[in-house]
Amino acid sequence: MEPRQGAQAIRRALAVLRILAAGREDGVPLAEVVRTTGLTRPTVHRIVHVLIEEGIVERHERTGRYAIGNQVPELALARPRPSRLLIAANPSLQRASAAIGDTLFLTVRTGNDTLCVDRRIGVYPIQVLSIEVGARRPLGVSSAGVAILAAMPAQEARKIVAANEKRFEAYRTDAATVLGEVTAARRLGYGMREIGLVQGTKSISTWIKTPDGQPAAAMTVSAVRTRLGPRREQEVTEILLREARIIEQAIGG
Amino acid sequence: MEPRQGAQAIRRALAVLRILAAGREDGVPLAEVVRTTGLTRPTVHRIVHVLIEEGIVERHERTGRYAIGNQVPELALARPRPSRLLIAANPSLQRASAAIGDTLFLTVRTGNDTLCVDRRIGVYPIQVLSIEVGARRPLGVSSAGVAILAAMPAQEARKIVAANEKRFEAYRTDAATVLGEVTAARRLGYGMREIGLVQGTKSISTWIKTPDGQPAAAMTVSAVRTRLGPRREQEVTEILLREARIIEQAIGG
DNA sequence: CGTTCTTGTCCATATTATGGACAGAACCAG
DNA sequence: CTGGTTCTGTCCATAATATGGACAAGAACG
Repeated sequence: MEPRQGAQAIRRALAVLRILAAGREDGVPLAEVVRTTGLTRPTVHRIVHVLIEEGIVERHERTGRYAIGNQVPELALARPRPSRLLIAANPSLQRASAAIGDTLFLTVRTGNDTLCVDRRIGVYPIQVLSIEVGARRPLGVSSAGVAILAAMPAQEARKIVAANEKRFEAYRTDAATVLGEVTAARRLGYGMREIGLVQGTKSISTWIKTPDGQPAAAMTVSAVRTRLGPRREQEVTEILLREARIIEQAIGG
Repeated sequence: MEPRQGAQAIRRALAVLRILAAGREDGVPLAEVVRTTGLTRPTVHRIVHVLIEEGIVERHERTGRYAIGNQVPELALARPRPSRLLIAANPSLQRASAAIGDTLFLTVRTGNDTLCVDRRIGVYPIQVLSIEVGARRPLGVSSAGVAILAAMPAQEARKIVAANEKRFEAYRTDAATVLGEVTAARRLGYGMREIGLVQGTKSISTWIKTPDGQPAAAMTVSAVRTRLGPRREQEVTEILLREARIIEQAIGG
């Protein structure tokens, strides 16, 4: 059922776009797109330059890097803005942020990536702000990604991790490590990373499932490690788990 | 220089996406995509279904219509949100809206379409709200489109009108009529439509050019026709023209 | 219950995208 | 300066890919 054919070029163009999206405003050099997609350079070059002509991709004058162009948000305007999930999660994020005081993230799965779609800054004076709305990472490198992988069938998780293998090295991890973390998260009931993507930070993530049991998102707290000792870890986790269940209800209704 | 080749399929897929974008949330039936793109049905069918598998397009359960999928806004998050233009135009829209009291629109050109990117509701109790942020129309069918066409070289405008010809009939107009309006707008210095897209409304649009002389956007007032008599038309136009020049300055700096 | 609209599928064909090979540009170290 | 290493860009014969004519079946309509 899955593999409808006759559009290799279109699929490839989309794979390229997703890599470019991970580069945000700064963009990505052509060579990196070649490496991570596994396509040949002439192919990537051709695709990228056609997309530039079409306004879907832009090239930075200075750096020569390629990035998502402004026609993409223009196409996005066709959809009603705040998604169902964002609306459903809003009160929970508000409450949890007030109760916890550290930075809160809402992260969704999109294909083989995690995508940060909301962020709430807490009241505590030291906040982990490195991850911004729009940040996109291979599923598995952040605690949110680990949580989302943990919430899906083991076989599917393994498939995704295998597909992302090439991209892991840029984050100094590998498939085996990620799978270990996923197993641990499954046992704990939530995702956790003692060493966050930023030095000296720690993150805790709970997953949010759709009514049909698929993980739809993760809710994450990130803080400097010293602020998340065992005692507080449990407190925070309880809040996150409670709010995650509430969001699931809100999606279901 | 323009026509880089070796990616017909990708260009076609994008043409399809732009038509779907015009359908907003409701989407567009396959047959209409076939008609307006001029592609054959098997080709459109294949493209659309591959895009569905990729999450770029969605199909409405009830109606069977095709619409932009939620991966598009996800890709769009890669870009910094409010565009340069939106920031530059904000104070002008604020001022003009307060001074005029009728609904104000900011519309950009994207390819052969106009796209409404901002809307300000005025204080007057009767407001024309039919056009929403995200609304996309063939260049030429709205007063904003006429204004933008009027602000570009005549030859380029003719080219665009010719390209959109097939889509005009859905809006009960045609190439000749549009070209006439464009010529009139060029003489007047602003775009105007006695008969707006909505019955009984009238619209006035001024263009906004980038430093290199290309029209970047249009600022439009829409109101019930009786509120825009000759006297008030002049008042409103003066405000719009003044603010358009201010926005041009803001973009240039 | 024909007529006309729609969407979906098949598959032989030739048009199209592919990628190996070549080349230039920028940068760095010795 | 030069040899090495990165990067980006281009060519074109070839094979694989996307194409669209033809067929089919389901809705909507009168």
